[in-house]
Amino acid sequence: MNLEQELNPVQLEAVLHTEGPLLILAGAGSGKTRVITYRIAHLIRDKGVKPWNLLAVTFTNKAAREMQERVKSLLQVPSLSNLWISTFHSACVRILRKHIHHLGFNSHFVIYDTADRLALLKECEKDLNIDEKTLAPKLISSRISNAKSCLWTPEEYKQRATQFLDEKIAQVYKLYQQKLKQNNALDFDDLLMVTVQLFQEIPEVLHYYQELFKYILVDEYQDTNHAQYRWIYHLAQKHRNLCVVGDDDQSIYAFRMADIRNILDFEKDYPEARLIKLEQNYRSTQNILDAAWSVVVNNRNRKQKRLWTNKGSGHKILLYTAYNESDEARFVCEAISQLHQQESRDYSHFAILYRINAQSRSFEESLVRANIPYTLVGGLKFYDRKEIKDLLAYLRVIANSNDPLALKRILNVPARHIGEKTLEKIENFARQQGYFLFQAMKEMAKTDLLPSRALKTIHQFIQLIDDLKLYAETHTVSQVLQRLLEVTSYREWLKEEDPLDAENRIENIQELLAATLEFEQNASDKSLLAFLDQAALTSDVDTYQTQAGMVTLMTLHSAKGLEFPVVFMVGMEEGLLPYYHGSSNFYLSEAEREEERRLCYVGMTRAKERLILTLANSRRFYSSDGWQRQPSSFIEEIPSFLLEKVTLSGIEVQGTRNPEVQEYRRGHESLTPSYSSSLNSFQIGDEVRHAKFGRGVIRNIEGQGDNQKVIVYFYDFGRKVLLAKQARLEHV
DNA sequence: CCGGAGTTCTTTTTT
DNA sequence: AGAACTCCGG
Repeated sequence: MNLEQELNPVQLEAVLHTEGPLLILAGAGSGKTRVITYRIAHLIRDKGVKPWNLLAVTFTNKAAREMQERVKSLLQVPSLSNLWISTFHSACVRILRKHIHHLGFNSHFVIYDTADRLALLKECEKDLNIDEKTLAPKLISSRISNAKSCLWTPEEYKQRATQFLDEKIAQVYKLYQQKLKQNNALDFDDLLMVTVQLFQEIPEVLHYYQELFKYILVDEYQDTNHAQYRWIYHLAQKHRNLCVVGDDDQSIYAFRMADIRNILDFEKDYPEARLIKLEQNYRSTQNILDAAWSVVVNNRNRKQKRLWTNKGSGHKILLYTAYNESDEARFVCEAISQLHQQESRDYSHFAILYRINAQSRSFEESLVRANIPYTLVGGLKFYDRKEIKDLLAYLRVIANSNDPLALKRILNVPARHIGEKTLEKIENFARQQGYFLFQAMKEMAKTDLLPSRALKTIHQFIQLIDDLKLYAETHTVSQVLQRLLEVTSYREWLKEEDPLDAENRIENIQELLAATLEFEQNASDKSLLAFLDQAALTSDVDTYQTQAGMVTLMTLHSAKGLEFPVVFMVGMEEGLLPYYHGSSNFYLSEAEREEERRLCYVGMTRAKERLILTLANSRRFYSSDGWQRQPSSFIEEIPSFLLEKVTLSGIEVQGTRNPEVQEYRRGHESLTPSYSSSLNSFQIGDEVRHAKFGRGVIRNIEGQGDNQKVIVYFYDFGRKVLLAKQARLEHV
């Protein structure tokens, strides 16, 4: 590792500035991970910092894993014990398992995922006699999640209630928290919120970690929510060696309460902070960078910065206007085939990015027809699949038979004739006698309160669980899972249930078995509980890796952090990107519009060599007739000289073969100004002042000489087209 | 308790 | 159009 040689001057500065708060604004493709990993390695190797005095937090396990690997290889060590590189949530679990008893929780708590939360909320509504139709559990779920991200307790939520519904929600929230505690469970948001509570209420614990983490590093800082912000704030108070890395232009999770102000206001929170901008891009061509920038620059809430590269301008951005969605898909497939052949590109070079998952279907159909292999990211998640959830529920019950949600899930799976009625009786009995559910079953089995047939199966069920628990005491996770599959005949049951799906599901089970085996090999804590933690905190994105020989299909959101030589951004239509959600038809707040614009920016900056935008003139939604579509307003924000319209299928690769396309191009050549012809000392992106309209940004310059027009986005008046000669613009 | 027929609902989602 | 969920009769 040679810092001077392997880093550019700005990167080097970011690595060497180790003391005091530091904000690194790392543009897309600017070598962010490189800076982070070199920084950690530098601290350990050159500054003599002990690995355990470092904390690096990321949002995904994948990012954490990659970072860990790269630091290891930089330092040329086989392992880094006690170095905390982890996600927020894993770090919280680690802290909570050790100290949560201070807050009256049992340290063997389980982690509830979104589905568990929903199930529990339904229970709460039932208990409170609230109709699910008047107050959708999903709505409550998201409200509670948002509240927790803001660190609002049920009481605080109630105080802040503005609508009638909030009163009810506060009620449900309160009961929900009680039930979580009864079940000895924490949901995802609790992991953070409770850790912050722990820091605030138990000073010894806070001091311990403040002292431990002498250097703190946070990745993707633009995506932190308030709870995470406080979490970091507490930990960094002592040493103030806090380095945050992020890009405000890539903040696309506001709907999950990510607060872009965390990054925009960093310098206010830490007045002594140093700011470093990484603006050299190592991924894309200049044309791609310019186009992406010309879109995102229209956002008012952003830090000024502009990416550059020494790669050269590269291809223009292609724009294809399709007749309808199947034409769009057909075009994309054809373009992929052509580039595959003519540039001998592997299929893994291509990504098709869309705003919503529902868009994937037409592309899948066309790809199948064209015989092009693809992988689809997102949609059905591994740990969300029924069979996986069933088996994990078994494991959860084995680990902790007092987990009522898990217990209820498996009680009748495989079917053993214990239905709603029987369950209700047991639950009532449990409530009356103050038993946990499993206990209640055992006790009830001794009485004659149940019909004899139910009694028999319940006996068997209890026996089954007790046997498995005993077995688990002396066996590994994978062995327990194997055994569990045998004694329940789960696979056989699947085949009976749904012979068509069974094969697929059994494959998934094999995958789960593989996951347990891998876990046993790599984890330091090999307990069942640790495996369950890992399962709860692992997502699909973590396992995604570019599949050799396959085109990738995914949403713009999932594409963040990835790169592809050729990117198709499809459905570039007003309403789809920017997306108009159902409730706010045709109206987006400025903040929402800016987030959509950032999403567009993220998509564009995934492309290394070629960026192709497509849209359809007419599109069917669900089963409706075709809707007339307008091009996305973001396309308009791209200077026309960076765009090349393709109206006929086929992409020019090395001199086009299609004479019609050639003809078309010739006609347009003269209309396409080159970069240098934007004269008049004004450039796209310049901030200007106009006598009447005030301040704004030049978005585009069209035409030549007397006819030259300037398109300016004024902060207070919006988009205006002005004649360059008469506009009397001044630089700001 | 099960399975078929109706009903509703479609944003994005690192954990 | 389809999944996913609810509801009701056998």
